[in-house]
Amino acid sequence: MGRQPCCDKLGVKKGPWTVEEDKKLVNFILTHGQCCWRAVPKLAGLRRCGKSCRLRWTNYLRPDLKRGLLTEDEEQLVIDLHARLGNRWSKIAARLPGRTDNEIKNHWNTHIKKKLIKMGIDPLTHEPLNKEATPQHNQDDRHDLEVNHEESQKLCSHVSSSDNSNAPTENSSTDESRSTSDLGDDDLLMNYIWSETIFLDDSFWNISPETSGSYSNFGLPSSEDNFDQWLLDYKKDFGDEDFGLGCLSNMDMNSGTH
DNA sequence: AACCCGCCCAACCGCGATTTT
DNA sequence: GAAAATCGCGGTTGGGCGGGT
Repeated sequence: MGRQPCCDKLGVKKGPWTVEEDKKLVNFILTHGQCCWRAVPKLAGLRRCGKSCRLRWTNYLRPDLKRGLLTEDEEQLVIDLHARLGNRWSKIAARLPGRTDNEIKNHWNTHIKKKLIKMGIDPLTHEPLNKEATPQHNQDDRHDLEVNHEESQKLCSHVSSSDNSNAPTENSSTDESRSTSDLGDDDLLMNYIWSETIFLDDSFWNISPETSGSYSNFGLPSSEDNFDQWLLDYKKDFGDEDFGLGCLSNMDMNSGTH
């Protein structure tokens, strides 16, 4: 079958979003939750394609998003996950609280990829680019990577041992430092949009049950039922190897319900 | 000061998957 | 079961920005 355009091309605005558009979209989703995206532009009074609205919301306007560069730990986790999942950015993003697939994809292409190549590692296979003759000047980098890899393996236990493991805005000093020192124009803009449109009230995020779980728990299931499904999905992605599952079993699952 | 160039990232596009009719 | 509608993902693009000359 021929594929229909996602929306009427006529009268649909493209390009960067304005503050007014952001406010309209945020307002609409605050009032109605996330329903069918195709209907959103019309109902919200936006001259945008529904797809564009969805992207804008998921990649930029969602309140649980972290902003700023990925931390060292996050970067290492991305590398680790990419080695296992490949370019399945949405799956990778699901394991990084507050990060979007687009953000991770961009970061991979602009930073990590180059870093790995510089280290003599194929970013696609995660194998040494030239196993026989790794450049001498990369030895130190290789060592750094190995050290980082060890650190990434520690990361899981580090995360699981934290009482605030499900609260990314609280769980690391790096986040805290960024929240104060990296507040850029975007953050100011977002503050403006949100201050104009909402009331950062937890009750709002109960509007949409299926979304509130994922938002409030940052990729971890909110109940044991969800956890079973999540675990199946997890095993499907990673196989039965114990990548992080050990630490999950140690987690206090009740803590994932807040 | 003006220009060039590369980097970064928000946004778009196309397509497969899933759901609805 | 087929067709249509919608969603979601991954690849790509293009414009803004900063550094270098």
